[in-house]
Amino acid sequence: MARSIIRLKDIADRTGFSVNTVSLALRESSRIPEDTRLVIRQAAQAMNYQPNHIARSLVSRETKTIGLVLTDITNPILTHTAQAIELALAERGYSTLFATSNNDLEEEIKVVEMFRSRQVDGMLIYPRNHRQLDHIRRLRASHYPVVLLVGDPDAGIDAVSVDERRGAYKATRHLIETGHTKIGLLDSANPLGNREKRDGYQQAFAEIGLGVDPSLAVDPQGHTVIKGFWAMDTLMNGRIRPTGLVAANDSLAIGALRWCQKNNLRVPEDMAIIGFDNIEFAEHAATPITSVNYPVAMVTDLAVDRLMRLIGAGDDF
Amino acid sequence: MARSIIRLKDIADRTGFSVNTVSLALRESSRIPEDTRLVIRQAAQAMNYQPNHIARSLVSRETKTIGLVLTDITNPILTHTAQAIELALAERGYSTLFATSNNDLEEEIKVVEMFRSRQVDGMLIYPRNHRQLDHIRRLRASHYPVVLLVGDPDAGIDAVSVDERRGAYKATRHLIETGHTKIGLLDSANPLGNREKRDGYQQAFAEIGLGVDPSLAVDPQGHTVIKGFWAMDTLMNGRIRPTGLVAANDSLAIGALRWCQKNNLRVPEDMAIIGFDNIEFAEHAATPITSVNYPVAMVTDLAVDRLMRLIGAGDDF
DNA sequence: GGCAGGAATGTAACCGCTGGCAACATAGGG
DNA sequence: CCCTATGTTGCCAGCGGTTACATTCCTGCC
Repeated sequence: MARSIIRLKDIADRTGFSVNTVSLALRESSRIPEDTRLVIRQAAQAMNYQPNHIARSLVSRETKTIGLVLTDITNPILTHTAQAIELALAERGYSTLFATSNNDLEEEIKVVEMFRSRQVDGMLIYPRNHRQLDHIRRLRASHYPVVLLVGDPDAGIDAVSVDERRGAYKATRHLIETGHTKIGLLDSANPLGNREKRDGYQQAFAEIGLGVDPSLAVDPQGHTVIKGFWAMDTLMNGRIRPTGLVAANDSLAIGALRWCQKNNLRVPEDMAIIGFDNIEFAEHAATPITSVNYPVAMVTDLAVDRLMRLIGAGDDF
Repeated sequence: MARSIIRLKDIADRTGFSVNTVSLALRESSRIPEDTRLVIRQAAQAMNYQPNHIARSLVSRETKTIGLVLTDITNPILTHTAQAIELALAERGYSTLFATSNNDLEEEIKVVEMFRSRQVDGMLIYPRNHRQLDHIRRLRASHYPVVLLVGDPDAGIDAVSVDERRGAYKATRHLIETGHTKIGLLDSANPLGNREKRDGYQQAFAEIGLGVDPSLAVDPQGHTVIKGFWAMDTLMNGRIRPTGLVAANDSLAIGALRWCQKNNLRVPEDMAIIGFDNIEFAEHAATPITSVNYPVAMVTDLAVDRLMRLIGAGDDF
């Protein structure tokens, strides 16, 4: 029996119809009478026929495939996002082609090109950098359906995003309101990178007429627990010793928490920590960490919907 | 300036050469002299040409795409695996088409069919169930390159896997050697499912001439922290109160740890916990949890290598 | 009985690219 | 000056499927 891939031609030969008739029958065209359709359908089933998606794509000019670009999937929140997106797309009959940019702009560009070469019908991108979107903007300009999973609404690209600035603002504000004035910030400070959280943090201080001491912001150079631990170490050995902390994500927050435990600081009495994303591990950490929620389901649904709309609109948008 | 996808024909028209010449030139064929190649390459660049991977696949009969099937990506260890695989495949020029089975056999079958329809060159599968592999075996029988990411080596399918039975055995053995005799087990007990860990657990007891009390094994019905918490609750309110615990993964272990903290049990003095997979969050939990390591890098490298070998071998294996 | 009309099916072209082979040109040897 | 060798390039078919159009064959009506 072997594999020897079954084509329409094979079914045609076996049933005595032409390739065309078989093609139409299998797609339930009303041009083919029910009897014929049945015969053909049965033959197809018996031969375990699987339509060649590649060939179909070539003529239909759509691959029913979406490219998903993430920076790095080890961040639990991106993980959830990836899964939710895959699910949402599958429900709509799309497959997910997946690639990581490894937080490298060159790679991100390469990946996007590769997706284009593979004729994906659209892309969902979690960009490495909120400030270097030219290559994506170029795509968008040539009417390629692209939706960013983060980013300012004013980047000139469709984006569905959590308002990170506002989240950071509210977190900081909360700490200020509970009496803290010296509040540390753990955030990857790539000057060209994500400034949203930092902006929100500063805004909260500005509002009460205070500036921000730069020594209170430490760049953990990553977003793992261990990076958080050492960033906290740096922060606490700095010029000013904070009593509160805003961490850009929960992994960092857990690392900071761990540092506190090791150094006999009580949380939240001696050190109030707020994380981002509200992942399960943070919620159930030794001391539950307050966290700014990242509404995965909402973000992904919005993003997928938006993308579908762009694809549906064709070239006229 | 519009998308209006550029084809070889467009470059041919612009340079005055034929489609064929352009095709050869862009693939650096030695049949085309350097001068011509240069002209064509420049034109292609200027027009921002991207080869149509779909069309190429149709004739070359390979898509340079691998299908990756996971049950559920929220398990951190699968996450790491997914990323490592994507990376390893990308290095070898392959793209990753990704889908989750949601732990449902029907869906797993559907996903596999879909991948076949999309002509993926091979598949990497983390099966829902170690005992229902017939559909995969069928694929394999028709010479389709497939490698499982877990499973007994004797399943009749290529598999690269951690020896889970041995891991569980060693974990249990370790607890026994440190004086524990009442050891709980938190593992999803689907009778048709993964029995490896349970087998290892039982083996360790059998070796010292002891049976296993069934009330010591609790099915958490999932693998999240919260499930672990409640399973621990059930276990500790059972007939026998254990002093040690083997949890099938680290999320469950963290949940159990959390239960101990809430109920004023010291870890590891009052309750020794061993998890599986050695994820970062466990390592940095309130009390670091001992964990059986899951060598992601090794597993993925082996799996990808194996798959590449199968693909390379063509039909004659 | 001849012809219109519609149902059932077949034919041909094409999607963008690749591979085999033919064709043309130029140059070198006889 | 012709013929072959070599180097360059073009033509055609085909991958598996879809689409527009053509054909066949029956039925029914005047």
